[in-house]
Amino acid sequence: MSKPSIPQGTRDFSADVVRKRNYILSTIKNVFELYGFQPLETPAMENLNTLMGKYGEEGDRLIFKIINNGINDPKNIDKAKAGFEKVLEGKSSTDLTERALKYDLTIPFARYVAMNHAQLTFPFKRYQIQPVWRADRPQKGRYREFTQCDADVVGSTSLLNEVELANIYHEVFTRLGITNYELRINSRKILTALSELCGGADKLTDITIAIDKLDKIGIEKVKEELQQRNLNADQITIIEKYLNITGTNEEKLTKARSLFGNIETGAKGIAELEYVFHQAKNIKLQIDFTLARGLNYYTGIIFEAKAPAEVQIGSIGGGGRYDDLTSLFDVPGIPGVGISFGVDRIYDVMEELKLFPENLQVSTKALFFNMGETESLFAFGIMQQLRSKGIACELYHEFTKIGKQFTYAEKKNIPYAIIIGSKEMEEKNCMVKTLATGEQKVFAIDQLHEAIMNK
RNA sequence: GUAGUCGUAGCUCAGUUGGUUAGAGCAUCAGAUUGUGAUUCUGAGGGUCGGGGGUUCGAGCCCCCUCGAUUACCCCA
Repeated sequence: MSKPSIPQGTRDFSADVVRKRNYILSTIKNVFELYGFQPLETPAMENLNTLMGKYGEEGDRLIFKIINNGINDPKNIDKAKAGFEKVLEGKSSTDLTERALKYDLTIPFARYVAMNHAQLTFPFKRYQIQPVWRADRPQKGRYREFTQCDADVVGSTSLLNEVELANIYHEVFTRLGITNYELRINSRKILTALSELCGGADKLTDITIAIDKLDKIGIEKVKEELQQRNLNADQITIIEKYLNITGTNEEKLTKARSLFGNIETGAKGIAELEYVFHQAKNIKLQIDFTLARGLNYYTGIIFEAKAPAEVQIGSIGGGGRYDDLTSLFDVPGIPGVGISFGVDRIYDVMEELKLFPENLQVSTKALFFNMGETESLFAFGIMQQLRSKGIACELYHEFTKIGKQFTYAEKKNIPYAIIIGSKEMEEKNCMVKTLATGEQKVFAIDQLHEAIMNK
């Protein structure tokens, strides 16, 4: 047996980390519920053809595929070999892999809606908090297994949904104490209008991929990339003009109107931004024309939440409107909009800014010392009484040196030691010691519960 | 998938131009100490130097391959 290990990019979470993660997750969940979203869980694995082709070429490569069982069965062996040949050519084959781990929560959700649309009440608001898997190369803040928290509304085109989702971001970050977050919005329609100005809608993907990198690589490199993506000098000039739009949100909208106002999609996009921006005045939305987001199914407003600039962690959430996600599964006409929180990155932000509350690390309240065979059996009975009254406690597992039992209590952050030796048994009392101060006091056993409660 | 850096005890790390039996601190365990945590003292255990191959009289150190961690790119949360 070699050294035990876990797969690349996965993690074990110890108690203190789990508690901190749960704090984030339950905060998000509570806010989702407050806004009327219902929980949904979908399987860890989906049929491969549910996922393939939904995330672009790069996405397909990053899907974890699960090899079929029984491929060594003689009656399957020819199929398996043919499947393997296809895989070697870089294609996927259901003869070899029929299932895959889910890559995000949005596509499985779309699949669920497509399967159940006849039963669902629209607008359907669901939230989903589950792990997803990507065969990406791990690095800082990026893992192969990580948790996504999504909330989506489908079956409604109302921009009030966007306003509500923006408020959810605000509420969650405020509750977590991340007050300096940035929430940026843009409209995919504006980017579509830009691509129309630059010769055609087929340029949209090239443009979005390039300008998405602006804050990372700078305007010159973006221009180089646009050039490599076969845009000519005039088109690049238009894009540069677009990217150079600055000022307050109102000023940006005015300037954008002069660029795209006479293009239908452009005007629509500007109107969308204007609406959301005005209805969500209470939170500090920032219109950011350089925001593009990679995923191609977005069609309207897009969001990106960024961590406070001082921590250099970048995006901690994103989302947007998609007009017709379920048509991928042959159920057209169900529009939707959704957002997502990046729990792992939020964790890093909170760790760095020391935002976790102190009292998260609750543990056993009291440790009964083991003072011998009969004493420990007696203590066990007392302990069960305390437990039945809701006090978390434990009994040291064996009779050993007192010092060792103290050390155990100290390491587990147990605040109180309860000592019942032969003397205490006889006198029907017990010694309660507060470890932090070293104070100790004798209580009658039937007063023990109150004594602990009052501490 | 591409490239850089790093892998020595449970943890953090020393280890000289390649040279005897690979070290330290912390942690662990035992004793001094069978009803009070600290400190101190004494002792012990713990390593195929990530793995494999090569060069050499001799490799923790040099070379190749491989695995893992990490960082950047691509892409993304």
